[in-house]
Amino acid sequence: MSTPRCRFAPSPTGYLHVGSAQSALFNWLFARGSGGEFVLRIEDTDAERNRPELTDNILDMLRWLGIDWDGEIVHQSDRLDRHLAAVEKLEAAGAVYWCDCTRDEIDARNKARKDGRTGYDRHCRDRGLEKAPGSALRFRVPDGKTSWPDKVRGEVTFENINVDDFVVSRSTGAPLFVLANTVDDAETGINHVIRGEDHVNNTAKYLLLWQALGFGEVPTFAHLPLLVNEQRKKLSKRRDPVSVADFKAEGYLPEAMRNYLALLGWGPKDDIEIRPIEEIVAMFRIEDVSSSPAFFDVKKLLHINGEYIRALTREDFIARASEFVPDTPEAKALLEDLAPLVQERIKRLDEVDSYLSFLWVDVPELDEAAWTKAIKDERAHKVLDHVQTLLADADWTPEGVEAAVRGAGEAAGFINPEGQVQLSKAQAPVRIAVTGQRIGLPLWEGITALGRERTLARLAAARERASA
RNA sequence: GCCCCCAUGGUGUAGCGGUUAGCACGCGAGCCUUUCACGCUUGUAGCACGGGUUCGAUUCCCGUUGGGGGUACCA
Repeated sequence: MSTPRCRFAPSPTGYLHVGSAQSALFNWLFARGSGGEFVLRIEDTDAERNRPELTDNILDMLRWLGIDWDGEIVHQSDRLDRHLAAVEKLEAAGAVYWCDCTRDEIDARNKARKDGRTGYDRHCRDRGLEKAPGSALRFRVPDGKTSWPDKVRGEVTFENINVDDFVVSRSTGAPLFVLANTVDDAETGINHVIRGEDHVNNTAKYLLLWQALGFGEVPTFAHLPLLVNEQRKKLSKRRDPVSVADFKAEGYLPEAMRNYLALLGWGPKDDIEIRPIEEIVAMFRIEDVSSSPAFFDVKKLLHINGEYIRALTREDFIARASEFVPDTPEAKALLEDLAPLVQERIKRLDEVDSYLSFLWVDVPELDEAAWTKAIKDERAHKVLDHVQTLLADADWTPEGVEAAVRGAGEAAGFINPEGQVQLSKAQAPVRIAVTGQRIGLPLWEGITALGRERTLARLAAARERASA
């Protein structure tokens, strides 16, 4: 058999979303794992809906995910002459006929028949119409049935009587999706069509067209399961947060996203889910892909992302995280200084800011509820008093800060029955006073990084607020 | 309505006639601990239902139910 050759054929009518990304990924995995080729074709024949900048987005996101393609990108609009030639060929062969029915007329006839059928009723099939303004060209679906051995769904069969005489070319002369899609695949040597389940119906038409155009050996098909939302509906750009660019902006790592996407509808036999893409390429088999829809679970994506973040080298983490902190020397320096402490805590790069921002803003955002709760205890006031004194001339190191907080806690009476300082309780008011938050980085390191002057100022301000 | 497809815990999957039905996320408990997170231990929960086939069905077949996709002179 010839070299496997598959393609990802997005239409630039929206930003790349995770469903398309998965489709691209599975094509890519298949190609890379089989020594085949993976090509890109931009299906931009719908001039009214296409926006060039969306093509850029699609390409950018594929690159971001590490999905590379072979050869030149095909723009479907450049191939109009080929599509037109195919249409002529169909006409010459008598495989198509002119139809001047309007949608309203078709609907009216269907409704009048009362048999529940809604497709095209073949009204013009034998009228022998000539080309005329307003007429479209329909494919004359032959008798019989059309079937193919789908790599993921097994044998799929359509009785041709259930396949509408679909429009091949609009009244404007512009060819339609199935025609362009089929012709392009045939003429660019695509022999593996791996696409979403939403295309199974098109495949019957594709095959009929392929045959009518005499393209020879048909491609192998694999229809991937759709990605669905919690309502079990196909992911929609309109109602679901699915833009790959958005995930990137939220600080998801491309490796994590791509690993997670590979796990939807497919799973490694050895139960090891998080692994290098090279291993996934080696293990992936298109026939192992599940045929039932998969829920896109952000919670699991988040977990995987956290794993990938923690696995980053310190340098790599700093490099990636720096895009999520203010572009100032101070912020960059602080990130570099505290990177390991942040890295083990976050699951998305954009969380970096919430851990470090108290270090570079003048007044950190205050968690009112946590504050109120913390200062309910009289001893908290004392801690704030003592810690200021102790911190004033403490060693400005994490150890020195810890000693100060410990001492303040002891002096304030945060002592357990065994006589031990209750550090957990003693640090709470200090943490909120300094960072504004109940949770965050290890305090000693955080305070050390903040500096003595600012720490004392915040402590004093908090003490004042506590008495007010 | 019609056509096509799907069905293992809440979620994603492993299983491909005989298993204590595995793993992961989530959720619960505990440990660790200066908060949080990580990590570790542990608990929770599943083969949709009904018929067959078979010595034996989660696994094969049929039906039911449930779910999804398609049904454009969009792609």
